[in-house]
Amino acid sequence: MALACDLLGDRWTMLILREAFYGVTRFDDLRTDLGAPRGILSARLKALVASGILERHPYREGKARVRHEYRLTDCGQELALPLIALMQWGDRHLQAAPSPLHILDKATGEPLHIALVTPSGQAVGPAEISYKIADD
Amino acid sequence: MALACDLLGDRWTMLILREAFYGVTRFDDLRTDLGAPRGILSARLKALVASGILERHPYREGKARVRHEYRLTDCGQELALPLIALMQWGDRHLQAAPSPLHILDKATGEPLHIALVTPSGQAVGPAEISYKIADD
DNA sequence: CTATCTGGGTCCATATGTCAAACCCAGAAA
DNA sequence: TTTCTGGGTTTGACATATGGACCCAGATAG
Repeated sequence: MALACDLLGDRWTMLILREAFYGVTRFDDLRTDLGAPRGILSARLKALVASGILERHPYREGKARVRHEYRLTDCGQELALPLIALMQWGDRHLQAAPSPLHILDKATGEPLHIALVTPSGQAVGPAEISYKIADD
Repeated sequence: MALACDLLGDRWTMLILREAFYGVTRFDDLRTDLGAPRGILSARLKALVASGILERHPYREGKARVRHEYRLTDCGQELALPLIALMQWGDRHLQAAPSPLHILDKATGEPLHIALVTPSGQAVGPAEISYKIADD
C-alpha cells in the first residue's frame, strides 16, 4: 500500500486516471482538461506507463501522422473501484460540486455504490466487519 | 473529487490514515511508524483536523501532563472503503509485500472484498456497469 | 531550586518537485 | 520554403519537503 501511495499519491496522477476513465486519452486533451503543466503531465504518463497502468497506443487520424494515446490496461481498469470509492466519499463529505458521474446497473438502471461484499456477492454493513492482522 | 485529491493526494496523508485505522493515534508513534519528518506530520495532522477527518482529543496517561491523540471522526471512518479498495488493488497488482490486514465478515469469518452493489446489496460485476454523466 | 528527561511540537537551511514559458521535431498544408 | 499543429523535452524561477537543531511544559531526580 505504501507503493500504491507512492505511485498514485501526488496531485495529478489520480486526476489523470479520472480523465482516462472518462475516456480522455490524448496528451493535449488531458492538458487542457486538467490545466497541468506539460512537463508534469509527460512525467506522470511515463510513470503510469512504466508501472503498467496505462499503455501507449499509436493511432492515426485520417492521413495525419501517427500519434499516441494513453489507454488504461486491465490493471488500470481495476483502479476504477478505489477511484469510485473516493469519489463517492468526496460527494458525501466534501461540500463541493458533486461529481457528475453516475454509476448505474446496466440492466436495471439502479444507482450503484461501493461496499464490502462476501465471496457470494452479498453486501455487508460497516458494523458487521472485523479486521485481522496476518501472523506472518 | 479534485478536492478529495487535493486533500488526500500527497505522499503522507493516506499513510497517516492507514495508521489511524490500525489504531495508531499518537504523534510520536505515527512518526516512528511512518518515518515522516515531524514538520510534515504536524502539518498533515493539522490539515486533517481542519477538514474534519481527524479530531484532536486530549488524554492523560497516569499523572503525566495532558497529551493529544488524533482519532478518526465518522467522516474519517468512512474513508475506510476507498482505503481498503486501494489496498486490495495494490495487493492484486503491485508485486509488493501484501498488506497483512485481512477484512472479514464478523459473523461468518469470510473474507470481504470491495465491489459495486445495488441498493438492495447485491454485488454487480464490472461488465454490468454503465456510466452516465449528469445533465446539469 | 536547578538539572534533566520526554512527548509534542516549531524553525530553518538545503534538496527536491512544480510551474510556465520557450524550444524542438515531424508531417501536412499553403 | 514557411507556417501550423500535436506531442512532447528543456530551462530556470519558485514552492514544498526534508531532516536537524531548537523550544516548551510538566514530572522527576539530585
